[in-house]
Formats: sequence, structure tokens, C-alpha cells
Amino acid sequence: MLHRQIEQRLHAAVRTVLPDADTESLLVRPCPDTKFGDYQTNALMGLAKARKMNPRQLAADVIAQLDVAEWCEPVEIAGAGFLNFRLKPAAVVQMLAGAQRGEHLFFEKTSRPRTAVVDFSSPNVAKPMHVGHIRSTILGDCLARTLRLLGHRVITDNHIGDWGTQFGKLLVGWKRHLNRAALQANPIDEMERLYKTVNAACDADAAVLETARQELVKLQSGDVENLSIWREMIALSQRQFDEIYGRLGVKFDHTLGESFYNPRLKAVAEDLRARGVARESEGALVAFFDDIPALKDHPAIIQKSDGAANYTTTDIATLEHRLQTWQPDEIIYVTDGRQQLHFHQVFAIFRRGHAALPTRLAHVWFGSILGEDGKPFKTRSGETVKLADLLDEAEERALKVIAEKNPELPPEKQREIARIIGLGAVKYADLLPNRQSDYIFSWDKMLALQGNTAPYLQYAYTRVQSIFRKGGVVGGGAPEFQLTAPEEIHLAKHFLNFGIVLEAVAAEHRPNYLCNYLYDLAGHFARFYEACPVLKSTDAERATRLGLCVLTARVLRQGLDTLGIEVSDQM
RNA sequence: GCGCGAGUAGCUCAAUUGGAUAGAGUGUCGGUCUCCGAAGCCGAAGGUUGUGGGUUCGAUUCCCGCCUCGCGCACCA
Repeated sequence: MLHRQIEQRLHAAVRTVLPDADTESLLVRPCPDTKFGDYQTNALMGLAKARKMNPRQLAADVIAQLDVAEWCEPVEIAGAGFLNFRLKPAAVVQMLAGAQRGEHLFFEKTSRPRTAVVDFSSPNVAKPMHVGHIRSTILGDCLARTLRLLGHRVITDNHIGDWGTQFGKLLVGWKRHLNRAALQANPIDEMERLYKTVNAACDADAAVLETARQELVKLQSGDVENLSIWREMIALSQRQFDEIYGRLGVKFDHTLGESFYNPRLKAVAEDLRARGVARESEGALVAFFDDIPALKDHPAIIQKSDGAANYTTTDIATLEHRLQTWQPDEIIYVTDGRQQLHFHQVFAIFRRGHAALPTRLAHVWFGSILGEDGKPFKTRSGETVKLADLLDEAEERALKVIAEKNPELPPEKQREIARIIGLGAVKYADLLPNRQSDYIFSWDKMLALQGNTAPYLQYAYTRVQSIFRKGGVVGGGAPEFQLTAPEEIHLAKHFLNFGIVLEAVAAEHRPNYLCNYLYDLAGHFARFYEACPVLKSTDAERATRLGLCVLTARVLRQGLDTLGIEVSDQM
């Protein structure tokens, strides 16, 4: 890609001027304002500062050694020492033509593929998936898609909650209160009912609580009946998970739940004890972090005083397993921000055994979804919002709008489009904000279908397709471009930044960069669309404009697909 | 108390290794469909980036203090 080629030439020039300089961090980025140029580097100012040099003089010296004439107009020094690069039209056209021929789509696969394990979603067995799972699921899926697109090896692993104390109560409920017909009709609702029933009974009667405890112990010690019930609960839950994932278009390579690691927990705990990472404290096995200021006052329990392991141990066992099985360069955990302390602890414990390991451990955390009142998002009656209901409502709301805007479409088609629009809106609303901030869930905003929303992007796509339909265009024409109108040029140059954005998403785990890029792309297209009639134009102008339409559609489609969002030819 | 976040336009949010005049959407007001889909486009108004210092050519970004809010902090996950 052009910015990278410019960057390499810049590095070479700097090495000539300053042979000992570390050029790794000298980046060429898009200009914040096109009036300055197309790309800039501000790194020379930092370099000059570190060496107490005059920044403008350094810039001049570098330019003297810099040869980018095949792509750029003469390079300019601006302000305190910015270098501004303006692309030659021929260079832009060459990029467009290459894309038109299918040689690339403005990004390149990495030359150094990495292996990344992405751990996300992690719903609990016997409970409905709810709104609390949506961000992890959508964010994780998007990161996995982005990394794959860039050519990395990605392993997605759903670490489901299929083990734990809740099964004591569930087993009591299953044995005492199970309604087979209800289970048949809606297994999750029935299991949730069982849990709530027994949970209430436990609060009222200590004997029930004791029974639950005993059922749990039986399960843990391998009781055949309890194991069989437990397996059935998992299977029923998995069916529900699969249905939701099917709707969301999310796939996992593996589903290794907590129970998978049970056989390893004892050994993990013993190993930590033996290596002195953890020691006895108040009857439990605990890891202390006296050398880490942030964790000094926050020890982690490895093994409870009753001998049972907890989730810290499970996560360490999981980590070890992933390392041995896949040898990842990076493991990405996509969870709620409230687990920050937990992962700090897990990572710290892990580092004590693998100090030299280059594996990058990333806790990609996100904020809470709040209701319009600023409090945790709940239904009117105070229940957590079930994911299935939320997706249903998104589709219903989208269907209403479509029926109104486009009543002549057959009902079947309307429903299909409503599905694409509704799910797209939900996903986009989740991916657009900075993941670390809480965001307020608002149907009206996400389905407003105006402003920076998925429907706006999908709408831009349908307008392109509409041009192709009207014009009877197939394939998109010849790869020849003559850019003249400013709207054509802005659109064309925006394509070129697709790869930069994808790489930023992968590096920082922030899909909102891609959302904003696509929103800008749709905006550039809309202005082009207003100013530059396509089908009415002729000859080279028409070929150029059709080509820009083709590329807009391709980038939009690829970009949205990377967000996990589908497009439709009509809406 | 300790730790992690957040505080930017009326509201919801951006801001790419510290970079150029802090940008969008929404809402408000105004313009724009005999023209490829107006779910669009154009324009106006709207800011002491919580607050006080510091670092420097340059700070929403880095450092320190303070204020407000959210979350977490040994046997739940």
C-alpha cells in the first residue's frame, strides 16, 4: 500500500541522515485535514527533539535524501516540522485499477502471520443468553474476523460456564420440580425456572440448601445420575447457544468449557504451590503479589479452604492448555471491564512460570450496557433482557420501517431485509462506541436509520446496487480511471486507507475505528453520488464513476462483513 | 482505604506513536427531490475538553493534586 511504501522510503532517508536512528516508529499516516496533503509524518519532530536538533532543518535534510517522486508531488515541510505528502493522481489511479482487477482491496495480508486465540462470549449453561453477553460476542467475533482477514491464524474458543456451584441447585430442581413438557418446549426457560425455584427454597429452608450442596458433591465425585443430568443440561443449553450464534453469524472453532479443565486443576494448584507462587493462608491456597504495586493488596485465591479450585485456577489451566495446544502468539480475552483485576492476577501468576514467553496476553475489556436511565439495562419489570428477545425486537422494529418505506417489496423480502437491518443495527451500535466506555442502549438511536448507524451504511450499499440495476451493469467495467471531480478524488483516496484502519483495529482491538472509517466512506460516496451522475455520464467519465461505485460496494461489503454485518441489494 | 475506568457542544459519542483551526451524529433553525433510492445532500448556531498546577515548539492525549460519577477488591464466576 502506498503509505507503507512512502514510509519505507522515509526510513531509508532518515537512516542516511541519522545512521543510528531507530526508524521503526516513524509512521506515515493520513493527514487530519486534506488541505495539508494526503499523508503526513510528524515523527521527525519527535526525533529532532530527542536529539536537540532543529526540527525544520532535520526535515529539510531528510527531504533532500527522500525519493518518493513516483507516487508523490514534491514533499512539503509545514508548521514545526511536519512532512506533508500529496499523492500524484497517477499513483491513485494505479491503486484503483489494481483493486478493480481484483489484485487487492486496499489492504494487504500480513507478511508475518501470528496465531491468536480469541476467547469470547462465554455464556452459562442452564441460563438464557442475555444482553450482558452481546458485547463480548460481537466484539470478539469482529476481532477474530479482522485478524483472519489480515492473514493471521485465529482460533476462537468459547469458554462456557458449564461447571460450578449453581449445578447443586439445578440438580435439586431437576429431580424435584422438572416439567418434561416445559423442558421440551423451552429448555432454557424451564431450567431457569428450576434454578429460581430452588434458589428461593434455599433462602427459606436451610435443609434444601444442604441438599443442593450434597447434589453438587455427588456431581463432583462422579455420580452417574447427576453426571447424566448435567450432560443433558449442557446439551440443551448448547442448542440454545447455537441458535443465537446462528442468527448472529458467529462461529467458534472450539467450545471448551470450564469443566474441560477439571482434571487439571489439582495439578495446577500443586504446581503453583510447589513453585512458591501460592501459599497457605487462612486455610486456602493463595497467590500474593508483593512485588506488584497494583496487586499488593489483592491476593488471588487458587484453592478454597474446602479444597475446591475457583475460576483463577481454571483460567490458569486454560491458559496452559491453549499454550500447549496451539502455541499462540497472542491470547485475547474479551470480557466485561469488571474482570480487570481477575485478569491482572491471572496474567501475573502466569508470568511467574513463563517470564520469557513472548506470548501476548490481552484483556480486551468493555463497559456496561445501560438503560436510558443510566442504570444497568433491564426490562421494564426489572429482569435482564434476553438476547433472543432483543434480536427479535430489533428485527420487528426494522420490519416496521421497511414496510413503511418500501411497501411494494414482497413480505418475504421485507422480512429478510428486516433481519439484516435489525441485526446490523444492534451490532453496529455495540461496535461504534469506544469499547471501554459504558453505553446507553437505545432502540430509537440504533434503528433511527440516520446518522452514524448500520442502516446508513447498508443504505449506501443499496444505492450503489441500484445504480448497477438501473444501468444493467455487470462486473463493473474496465479498470480505467480519470479522476477529475473533487468528490471522485476524495472518495478514491479514502479507499486507500482501508488497510491502515484494519491494522489499527487488529493492533488495538478497537472495531470502532473501522465503524468510523466506513461511515466516512459512505459519506464520501453520498457526496460523490450527489455531485457526479453515473449513468448519465459517458465514455471515460462513466467508466471512472462506475469503477468508483464498484470499489465502494466492495469495500463497504468487506468492511461490514468484518464487523459481522450483512448487506442487502435493496432495503 | 487501595485499585481500574470515566468526565469533551443541550443530548449520545469521536479524535490514528504528544501534532496543525477539538470533529460527527442527534436535537434546533434554514436550504435542497421535473435528475442514478431524500433512510440522502448543503448550510447556520452550539466548546474555558470536570478543576488547579506541571512538562514543551505544541496537551483532550503525558505527570501531580483536587472534585464528581461508575466498577472492582479471599474462598461466586
